[in-house]
Amino acid sequence: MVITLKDVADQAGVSLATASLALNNSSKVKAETFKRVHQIAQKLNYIPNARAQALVKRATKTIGLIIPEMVNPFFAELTQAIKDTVIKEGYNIILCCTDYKSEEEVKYINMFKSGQVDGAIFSCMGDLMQKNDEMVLDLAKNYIPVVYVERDSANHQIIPIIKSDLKDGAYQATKYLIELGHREIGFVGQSSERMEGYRQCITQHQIALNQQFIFYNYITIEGGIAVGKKLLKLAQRPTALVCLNDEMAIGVIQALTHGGIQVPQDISIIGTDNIKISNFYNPPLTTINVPKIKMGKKAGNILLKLMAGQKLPVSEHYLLYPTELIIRQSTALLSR
Amino acid sequence: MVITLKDVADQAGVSLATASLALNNSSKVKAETFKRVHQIAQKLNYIPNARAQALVKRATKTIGLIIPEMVNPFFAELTQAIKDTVIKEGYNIILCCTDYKSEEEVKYINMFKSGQVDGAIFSCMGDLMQKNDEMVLDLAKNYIPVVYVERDSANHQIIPIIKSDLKDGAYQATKYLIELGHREIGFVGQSSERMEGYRQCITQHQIALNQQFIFYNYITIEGGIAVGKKLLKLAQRPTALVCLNDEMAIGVIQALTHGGIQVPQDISIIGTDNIKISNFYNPPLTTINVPKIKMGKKAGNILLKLMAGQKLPVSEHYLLYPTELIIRQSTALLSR
DNA sequence: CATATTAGTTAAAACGTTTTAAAAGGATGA
DNA sequence: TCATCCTTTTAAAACGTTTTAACTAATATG
Repeated sequence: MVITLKDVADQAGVSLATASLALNNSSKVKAETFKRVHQIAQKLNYIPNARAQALVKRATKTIGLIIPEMVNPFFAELTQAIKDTVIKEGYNIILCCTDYKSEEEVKYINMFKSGQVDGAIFSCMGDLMQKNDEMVLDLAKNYIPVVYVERDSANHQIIPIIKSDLKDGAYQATKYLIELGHREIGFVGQSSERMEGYRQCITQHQIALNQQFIFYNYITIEGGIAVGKKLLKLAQRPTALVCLNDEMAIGVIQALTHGGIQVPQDISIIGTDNIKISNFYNPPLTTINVPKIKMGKKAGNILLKLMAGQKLPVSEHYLLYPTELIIRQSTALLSR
Repeated sequence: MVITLKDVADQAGVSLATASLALNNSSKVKAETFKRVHQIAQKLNYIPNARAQALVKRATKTIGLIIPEMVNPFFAELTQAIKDTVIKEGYNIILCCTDYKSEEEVKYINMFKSGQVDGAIFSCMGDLMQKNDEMVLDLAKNYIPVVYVERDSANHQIIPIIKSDLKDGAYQATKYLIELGHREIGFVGQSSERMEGYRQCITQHQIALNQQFIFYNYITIEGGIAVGKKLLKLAQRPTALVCLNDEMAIGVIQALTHGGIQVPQDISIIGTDNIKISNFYNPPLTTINVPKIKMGKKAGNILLKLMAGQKLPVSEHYLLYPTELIIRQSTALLSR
């Protein structure tokens, strides 16, 4: 049923080799033969078998993309940017979603080792630590090129890194709140670079760090809601909050609004990531932009280079992208 | 560098065949040999070459998923559900995002024909018509099993369909607004099943269909914003709107709120899809739920069946999932 | 004891390409 | 006529598995 190269060769009255050469536009083939083979191929609707090509070429024209979740718009936007870049060179993407489980990641790493993909990009949620680092290093050393996005590796020569300056982002966010007059500023999220930036800014501005004002929870809308509900019960609330990401910020706002506390009149809230919806939320979210598109494109391009066998200049071993405060309407001057 | 089966066989002192049989847990191999081969394989860190396996087994353990966009949470949730289902049988997903371009879809169809995937799921935006239907039919007839999600095909025996009852959804939404006392009800979106449901409900309730109250635009937040801005300028506004999806609804609300019109006090708004954020928006969106997870799981399971060579019972050729009105706070009784 | 059966192993074919090295054919020049 | 050099074609090897069919040796059967 499915047409193979042999069918084309037979009908064109040439050998497999000639047929292959012709279809791969070799200049060695006589013009007449070339034409005949192409016509027959067209007529028979011949499509080369990708599995056979993959075996002999030792490449699948496919890359693996590891992300922790699918429904998170941050990763959706990142994925889109990566795809837009690699598709230009004919690469497709195998989407590998770990759901934050490191054992899932291990499975994918082994799949990569089996030769199903020609390269891989590993991303993760900001600065959550990852335990499979040595395995990925082995992957990158002995199997395929690997690029990290928003994830730390031990060895930048072997695994180049694309990162955004999340610490500085949180610093800027906190600083902005201080400039607005706030002194009781809390942090919502988990231990991370971002929390560190918040901490640094607070202490550098001679404000006492209040452990009560650090609210740990899941990095999801639901986590934000939980924090919001907790805030409602608090006797003494912070007047402003820096959130680990926009989802948490949205959750917090949602819960507070529901409880009769107004944003930004009663409390200022800043998110991080600048996901699309943040601009269209009510109120539109003040947030820290992370240049997802740029980073995704860069990651794609670097991986393409590596897969093409090129060596990376040292300047591209570690790329830190600046983050930027986007002022919208979830923050306001402290009203006393 | 990379270990092949031959290395394992050599070190174990057996033939390729025996090594292969042992590693594939054949009962034909003597227990002692079995153990030896496995030990050597373990020691050498042998991982079978997926490209070679794909060639000989005529299968890649990969499926293709065609969606029009990545950043849309509807498709993200659908993708997640499909992935959760097929991963259980060891299948990976090649993500094929067409960005609503039919020529991109053609490229992916050809890629599928080349044998890079063992099956495919085609989804699309509700009821937007698609022109590549005959090509997909050819794909399904002569190459690999195909399943449609929220997309119409000519031939359900060959391409089974998973759909939700969007027409009824829009009907319910409109009916609910009528029950709330609204008579000037508009529709935001594009010609579609959903618009049809809206139309039917309006006329069945003896309300005159007002063409002025149908607002065409892109099915995105931006499209919704454009409609919202247009509404602001209108002398006579509808008192309620049915939107083609939640994104449009959010856009409309955002623009209206910005213009000083309150939802739901001044105007009631209903979305469609029940994407995650709709529950956490301000105000939480009244919407029509589409059972994305169920549909994704079903699509995955049906594709698995087809790939396993099973025949589908006629009852599964066309599956229509009910939609359901979710009442939240973007709708209210008509206030005069 | 000859024969049939079974268990275990393996050589070889197959999957469908690409690529290499050799061959064939034709033209050129001496 | 023969050697030389292109141009064009092709047989065969390679990619790394799985699978088939054949083979061997050991065991059971009559």
